[in-house]
Amino acid sequence: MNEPIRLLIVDDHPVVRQGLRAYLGLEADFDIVGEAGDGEEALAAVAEARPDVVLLDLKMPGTDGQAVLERIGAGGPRVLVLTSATEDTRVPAAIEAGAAGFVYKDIDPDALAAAIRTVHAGQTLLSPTAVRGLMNGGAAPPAPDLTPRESQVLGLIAKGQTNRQIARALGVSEKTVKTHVTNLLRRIDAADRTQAALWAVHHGIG
Amino acid sequence: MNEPIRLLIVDDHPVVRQGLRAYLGLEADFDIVGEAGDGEEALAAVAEARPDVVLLDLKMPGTDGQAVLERIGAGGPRVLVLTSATEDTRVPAAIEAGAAGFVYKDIDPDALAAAIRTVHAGQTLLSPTAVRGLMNGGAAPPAPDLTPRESQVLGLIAKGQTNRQIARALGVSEKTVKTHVTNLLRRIDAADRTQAALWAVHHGIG
DNA sequence: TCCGACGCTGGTCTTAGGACCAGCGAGGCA
DNA sequence: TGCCTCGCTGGTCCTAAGACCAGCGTCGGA
Repeated sequence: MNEPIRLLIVDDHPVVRQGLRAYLGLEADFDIVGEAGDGEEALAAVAEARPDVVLLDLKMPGTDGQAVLERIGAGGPRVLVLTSATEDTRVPAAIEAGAAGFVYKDIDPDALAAAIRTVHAGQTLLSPTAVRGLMNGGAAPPAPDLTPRESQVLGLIAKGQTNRQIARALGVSEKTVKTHVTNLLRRIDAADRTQAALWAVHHGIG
Repeated sequence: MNEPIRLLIVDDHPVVRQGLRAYLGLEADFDIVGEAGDGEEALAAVAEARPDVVLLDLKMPGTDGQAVLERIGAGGPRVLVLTSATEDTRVPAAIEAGAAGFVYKDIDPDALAAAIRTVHAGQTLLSPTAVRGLMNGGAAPPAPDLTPRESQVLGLIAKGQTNRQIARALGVSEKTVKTHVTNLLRRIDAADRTQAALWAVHHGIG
């Protein structure tokens, strides 16, 4: 029998991590070498535990999955991304960053185990929706590059806040907020804040 | 020692169910009497296993958590709703339907066990955000009755359209659209169209 | 050193948006 | 019949929003 597949589980929900551990721990060829609840923990665990495969949730507080993918880079462990239908827009960027596969979070546990083995064997695993997202993503840049401040302002727009409210929340002038809004609208190709809010919701921001 | 608290776990994600089972199964005063992956299964399990407390995810395919709540009614088990920040808008309606408590999905497992005991003991458990939603919801009906036309206009707002665009799409004057917007904003208690669009998205409209 | 990106701020201006006043006609119900 | 709801429309008015002009200072990289 071969060496077991060393697995790292990265998800910000303890319940999900425990569930995955419970299922995957039953697989004789898997060795769960660690867990992480956010991106920084994940990177530390990758360095320390040296997994073969990382199960990675893209949407986490702080350093998120995309950042983890980018920092792991090409030479590190295979990354199997746990995603959901509302996160499909993140797929192209994640592929670009080196993700080896995508599975939906509601995947059957046996299918998940199979997916882990598939990516560990060096293949790339894409869900049909991910393929569709790739095709779309090939036509346009996957995610416009907002500055940190623009992202922050967008997040608050996506909470329904006015410019004045955002200005108060960030401790800057309303004029400054307007500037960021004007800039971010152009970047995401939205005509107004309503469209921006919708964009943000559909891109998992806010 | 008292009778154990009979628990039913309702969530469409097997991983979540397993994770909850793994945590809660360790509690000596809990007896997990079943699991369900959707609303219909949940209702069948409630009838068959007769739980004291149901852990219920509101957002499920098919018969969702709200429908489950409504069908369980007042005489049935206590329902502790598993929610997330993006689902807070569902809170007033769920309370109206009899939910005994709300916890975020990323809750610490010990806190979750405590929450279960709390609702089992007959108390109502509300997160601070849920209280805020209640206060808003207490002043207004949980699910506003929009006129057909208002719903139509809201759907188009949720697609990012301006009043002028909506007027063209519906073949009415912009003035008429403005009237509908003013009326629907008041009904859903939104300050502006951006909030209305977000409301619509979170209520599965558009 | 120069240049670009970033965040911040001011100014001017136009207009879309929304509140609130009013009214009409049609349909349904007590 | 009277009242309510609905959809439609007009008017007035104020302001939030956004475009586009400008500038400052800081930081990092070539």
